Amino acid sequence: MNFQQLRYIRETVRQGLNLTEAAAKLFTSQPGVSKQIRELEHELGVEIFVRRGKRIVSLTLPGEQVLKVAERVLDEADNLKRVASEFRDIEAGTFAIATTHTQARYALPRVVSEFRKKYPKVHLSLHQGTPQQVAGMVIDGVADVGVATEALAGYPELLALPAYTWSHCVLVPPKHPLLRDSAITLEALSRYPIVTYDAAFTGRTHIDEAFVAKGLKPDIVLAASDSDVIKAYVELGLGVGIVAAMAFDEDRDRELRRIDAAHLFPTNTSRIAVKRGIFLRGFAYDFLELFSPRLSRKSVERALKGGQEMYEL
Amino acid sequence: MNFQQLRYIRETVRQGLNLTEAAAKLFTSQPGVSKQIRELEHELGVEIFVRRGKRIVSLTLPGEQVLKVAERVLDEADNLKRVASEFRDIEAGTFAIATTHTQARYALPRVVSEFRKKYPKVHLSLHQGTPQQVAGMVIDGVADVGVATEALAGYPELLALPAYTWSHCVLVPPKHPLLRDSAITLEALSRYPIVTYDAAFTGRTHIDEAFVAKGLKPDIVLAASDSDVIKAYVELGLGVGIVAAMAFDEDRDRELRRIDAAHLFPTNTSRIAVKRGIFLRGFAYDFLELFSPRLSRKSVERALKGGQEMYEL
DNA sequence: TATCCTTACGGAATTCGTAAGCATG
DNA sequence: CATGCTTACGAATTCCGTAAGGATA
Repeated sequence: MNFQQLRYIRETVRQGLNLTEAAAKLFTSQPGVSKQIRELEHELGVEIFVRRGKRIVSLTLPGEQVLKVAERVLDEADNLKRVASEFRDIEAGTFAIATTHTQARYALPRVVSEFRKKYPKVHLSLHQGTPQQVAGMVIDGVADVGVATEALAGYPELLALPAYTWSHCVLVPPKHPLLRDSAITLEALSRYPIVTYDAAFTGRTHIDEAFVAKGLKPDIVLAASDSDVIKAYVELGLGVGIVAAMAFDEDRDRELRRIDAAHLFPTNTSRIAVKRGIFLRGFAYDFLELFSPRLSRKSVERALKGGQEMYEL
Repeated sequence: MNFQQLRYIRETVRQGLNLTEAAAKLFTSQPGVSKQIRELEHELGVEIFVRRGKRIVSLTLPGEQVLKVAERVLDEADNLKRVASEFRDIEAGTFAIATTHTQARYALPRVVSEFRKKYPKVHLSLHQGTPQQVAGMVIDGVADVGVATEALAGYPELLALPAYTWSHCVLVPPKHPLLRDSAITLEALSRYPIVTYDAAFTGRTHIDEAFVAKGLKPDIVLAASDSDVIKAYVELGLGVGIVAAMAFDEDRDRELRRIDAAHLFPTNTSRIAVKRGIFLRGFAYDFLELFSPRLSRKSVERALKGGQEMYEL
């Protein structure tokens, strides 16, 4: 048994049980992967994959268990490297952040700039994606942390720490009729075409919930995956925008007016996630604390040890 | 990085930082071990061992951390094999029990015989030693479980499950003056020479505690590591015996009389220990339950997941 | 027929053991 | 000077890539 064999079966599963793609992803030959997997199966004395003729169609029962433990072995092996690099140079290393548009654009710039000041030798990288992709990148080890409002709390492999809460606001062009109301209502809002986020982005679930609870059917004319697209179309007069409050900048967005909507939609919690069971570098803990002062090294370590349970703000 | 390198550093530490002995234990050449360790150090970019000239004198700070994680990697790799063998033949395998004399002689025979009836295909082995050796065998993976009254609860690497409780009794030759008293006292006992266990065996700590609490200094004339030696010398009239109650057999020990002493010494708890973080075969869970019905598979799994805390009977 | 896994084989790389060298106590 | 780690080198083993073969959808 060797690490390579374990990597091969993990990647094969990740690539949807396709040896060819697994080999490509690992920059090696496909027959090599095939052979190593068969040798591991022979050594362990159990078949890991169910094969129909020469196709791999699923994991066997033992294969599922073997995969689980193999992933733990590989995670610990990665930890070994991280532990060593922590000592090699406590101030240097690489740090990858997976995140969504809204976080990258409005929440992270401050944190990233402070972090770079504190750790100039750390090679920082950002990877943008949907909340699901963010979760996947952290689980696959492509990213060290993931930041998003949606989805993160739903993966048992991840520890999704609540970082901050925020509300939506409504954006309209200047002189829009809604600006006359002293306090806006959902009923009033639903009379206009609406421009907001795509499902699965930036609190869209909470927006839908609020309308459904009132029995209203809003007319969503544009579902975007980022706030800047929404703002652009509100400026064009396509409809009324619903965005995260932090996406509005009075100085920059002169062609828009902001209407408070905190009372209309449930509060949203943005989370920062790390993979359970991995070793975090010292500067990673500092990043978490820069992002949210509540996430001290101590409290994060406690949460990492504390098994499955989540905690809320 | 490969498994062999991790095994080499683990064994080197186990052998007291002696490469030569580590190589011998692993049936390989000493230069090979040296080279592989240096290559791992080079790959990780940190020194694992502190060398004075050509002697290894201690672990470096990073070395201590690396060792910890390396042990987890190797434990998980062992788990992988165990998981596989669980599927290969659910009824077959090997099972090693580390235990002390008293347990092996008086507590385990029933359990072992029931176990062998249930799992005739499992290759069962017993390894006798001191409580400390028992703990060591479980930690090193030489044994799957360890059974003893002393020491086991003191190792953070082990989960020491309370299995049953027992008391000491006093053994004397027939017609001994102590037989005239209706209820024995520590004061009465301390007037006679005493034959009992060696320190660190079978509840000896509890015996000492009881005498110290009363300000008594018993005259221990023989400190044995097993009950049979104690009984033999009590029969010879060397002194009064204090042994585990289960060690007295009315039919077999015709030359001895038993005096209840449960009120004199604290109750003892015998424990069965497994190493934390390892995968237990199905039959191992059954062994635990045969030993103590309280140790159901469910409760043991809960305890294994539940981190550090112990629980008492 | 295109995709995808397995087998076969030769070359490259790694690992391992023996022999020799050198530092420590 | 005995113990114990390192270096050097050659042999054995393992690993990996190319080419060819066979199965499935």
